[in-house]
Amino acid sequence: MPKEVMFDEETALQKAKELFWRKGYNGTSMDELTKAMGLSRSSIYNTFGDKQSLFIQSLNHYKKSQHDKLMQSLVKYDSPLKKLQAIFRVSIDELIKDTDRKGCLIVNTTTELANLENNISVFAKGNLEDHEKFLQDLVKKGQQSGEINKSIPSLALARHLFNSLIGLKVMAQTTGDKKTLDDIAKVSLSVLQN
Amino acid sequence: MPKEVMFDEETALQKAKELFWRKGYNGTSMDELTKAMGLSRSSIYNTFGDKQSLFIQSLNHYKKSQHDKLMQSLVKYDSPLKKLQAIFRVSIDELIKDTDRKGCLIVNTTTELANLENNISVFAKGNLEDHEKFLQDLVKKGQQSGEINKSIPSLALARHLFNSLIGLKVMAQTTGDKKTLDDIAKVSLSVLQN
DNA sequence: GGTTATTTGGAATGTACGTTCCTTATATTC
DNA sequence: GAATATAAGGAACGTACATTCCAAATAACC
Repeated sequence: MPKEVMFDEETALQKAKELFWRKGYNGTSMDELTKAMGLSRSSIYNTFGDKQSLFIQSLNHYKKSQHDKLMQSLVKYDSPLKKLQAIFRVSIDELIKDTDRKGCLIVNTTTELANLENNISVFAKGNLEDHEKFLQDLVKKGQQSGEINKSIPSLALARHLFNSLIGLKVMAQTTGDKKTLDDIAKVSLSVLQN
Repeated sequence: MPKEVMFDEETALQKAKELFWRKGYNGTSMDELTKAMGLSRSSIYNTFGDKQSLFIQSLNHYKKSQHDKLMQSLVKYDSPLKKLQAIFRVSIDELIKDTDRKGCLIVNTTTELANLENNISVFAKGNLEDHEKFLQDLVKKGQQSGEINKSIPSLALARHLFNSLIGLKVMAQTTGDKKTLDDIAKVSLSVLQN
């Protein structure tokens, strides 16, 4: 029986994700990746494929872990409006807590590569659709229960909220001032009020 | 008397700006820059300095030309609220018209480099402060004349609007759908209504 | 112990990178 | 025409890049 793989794939991928998140795709070298992941070039190419393949896997890992973390933090809220408010609060807390000030890997990747790489553009669009749908479902429920303003279509509200979240993720790389981000969240969410 | 420079510095810088805008700082090579600018390496190094120096000059050129273009397009509006609405409309028109789907050079640079390069972070923060002040002045005037909602502080409204504009510049690299961006603008601006 | 198969370390490969250097071209002055 | 000064073309330099290759280490089977 052959020698077993001597590392944890999940941990290695997480290390790669964090490096790409800090430095971007073009700003990260394979040399840096070997150091961050604690693996040799052969192990990386064997397990993850080439640099772009590893990057795509890192993006998918990021999307899933952010999604899982968000869902986990929304469990305690039963009201759609409270869930939407929590989404902003949790996002801001995470952005502010991040000493690297690296924002969001998907937003960073969109601005770096979406206009150049079709597969990144497709990924970003898929991500947008997923979020729009998720936010729209919450808005609809809130409108049905009467706690969210019905005068604006749910899709428009969802798009606005998603757009605000994206803006926050860029703003967080410009200013570490929580008050600024909280102001933005408060005003953005105010459109939901009756 | 020595031989004169045989190219237009302004035109060359504009070419460099457009390439950095499409491909980012790390994604752009000096070789590509020589081709895009139509200059030799010596001419570029002589006139603009090294790659990072050229990039900073491109950023400044971009900031100034976008600012001038925006001011020009606001001249015809006398009302603060109409100016704010025009800012969104003009921004979206320009984003949608751009077949390269490259968004905004300052936003792209913020997400690529702001957490890694202090001078970029400083530039982004200065840009944020300039925009906040400009938008806040318009909001204040609108609140004074009664056409903008007074129940929300002007700074909070300004931050929200700036944040929305940033989000739009990222969204525009994800989707070419003008309706989506228009929805966002409409809802974002709705917080200004009395 | 030998064979086979796989993982891993890190050198090798060929190309790309940013920056400097060298040569040629050109303009002005003497 | 010669001397001087500068601009420009593009090669050279030293390093960096992504990817492949080779040797050593290790485990299981015979």
